Amino acid sequence: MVRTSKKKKPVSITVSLVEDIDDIREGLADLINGYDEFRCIGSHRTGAEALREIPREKPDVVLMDINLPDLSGIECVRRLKAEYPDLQIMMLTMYEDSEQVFQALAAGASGYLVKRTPPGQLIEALREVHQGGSPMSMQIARMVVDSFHHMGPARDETANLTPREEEILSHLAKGLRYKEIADTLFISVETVRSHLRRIYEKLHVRSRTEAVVKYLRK
Amino acid sequence: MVRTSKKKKPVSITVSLVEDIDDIREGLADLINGYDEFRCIGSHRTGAEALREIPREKPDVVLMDINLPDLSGIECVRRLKAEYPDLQIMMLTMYEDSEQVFQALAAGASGYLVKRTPPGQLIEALREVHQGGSPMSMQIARMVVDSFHHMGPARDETANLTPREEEILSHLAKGLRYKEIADTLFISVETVRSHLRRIYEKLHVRSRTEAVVKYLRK
DNA sequence: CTCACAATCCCCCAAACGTGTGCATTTTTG
DNA sequence: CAAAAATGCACACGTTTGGGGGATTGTGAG
Repeated sequence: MVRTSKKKKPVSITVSLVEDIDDIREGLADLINGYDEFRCIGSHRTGAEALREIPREKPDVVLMDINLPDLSGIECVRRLKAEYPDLQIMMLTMYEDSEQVFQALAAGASGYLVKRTPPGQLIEALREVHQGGSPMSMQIARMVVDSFHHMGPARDETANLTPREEEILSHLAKGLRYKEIADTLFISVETVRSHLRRIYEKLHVRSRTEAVVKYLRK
Repeated sequence: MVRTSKKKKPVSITVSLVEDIDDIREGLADLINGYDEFRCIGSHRTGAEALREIPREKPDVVLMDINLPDLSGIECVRRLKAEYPDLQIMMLTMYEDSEQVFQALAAGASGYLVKRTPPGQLIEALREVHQGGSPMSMQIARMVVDSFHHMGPARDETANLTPREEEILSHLAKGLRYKEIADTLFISVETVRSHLRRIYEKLHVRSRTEAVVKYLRK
């Protein structure tokens, strides 16, 4: 919408809140409005209300709680993001359960703070998320980073495959049949089969499915 | 940051550097030693040297460049982490290429800063990584968070499967044959086949491999 | 120059798979 | 309750796959 910003506030960042506990919500609004740089233009206590009002408010940033009375904050993020992919949403929640964190990020949240974050850091995080960053509490960031580490330790048996064999395997993993692989690579079905035999040997598997599973797990 | 209380702990955080450019390395050492809280106990120009010396130094935190003359900083991280899983390593590099970021994190890095990070923030990041956080430059954090987002949108077609069908599919995804699935579930091969037929319909696939791929993608 | 190995191709055969058609029990659900 | 879905089973047919033999070329290490 047309935001006829006046001269005195040329660059204030607009924020909308979604939080069911009145005290917290009002505290946040006061905090945010205490900075010239920010303006709290929305305050919602339910997910449904947020879904209805936020499209009208078009805030720069949404501060979203996870535990809402109706739908979860995660679902709320998912729907808002589906409609407005450029909307920046920061989760602000009590818990740091790993499942919730990953689901919230997968739903499209751009930041994730725990509620005990000091006010100053929260403001700094709002600034950051608006600038294209992804502020996270220390523990959250570590969880996220660790998730990359932990998904590697299973030794990669596909490492011994030749480039050609990997190519064949990648097509196999797309569900193509021998004939189809042969056609896309301009080789004969027999060649595909020879490669597959060696691939199975190297991966210690005896069926295409087992091979694909190993391939997708790396 | 308000940690500058009177009862300052006598134990300082030890840091070791791995960086091939002399000026930068020395600048970093000076910066770090400028704080009572930190002590730079190692300074290495190559990955090989780092691999050899760091085990002796046993620093609290390693600051690692990616572009090294011999092996890459990523490989260096991988090997150090394999030997000393509790070692905290922070990447400090010029580039923010997504491939390098993800590979570094997968290798076990706990933080990732770009070199243009102001000195004060670098020191703060060292503090944070030592406290169990994962400091990242703004853009890096956003890339990492986005990687979760882009991973989810594919709607889950397996949702319409009945419990029994999911059970069958899960066994199929382990690479079991019809007969093996039939035996473990105490049903006939024909029943397995009729389930599979319905699963294929629901998932819009026409082979076990395609079905397994869809199954593993959720 | 051997020797190994990747990459290509061929044949045979039996087992496994995908699909069509049909039907009998439960269980779920409108 | 009656309809709909889920679960179980069977037979038939053609296709695909996995495993067993080979063979030929090009390339690169020793």
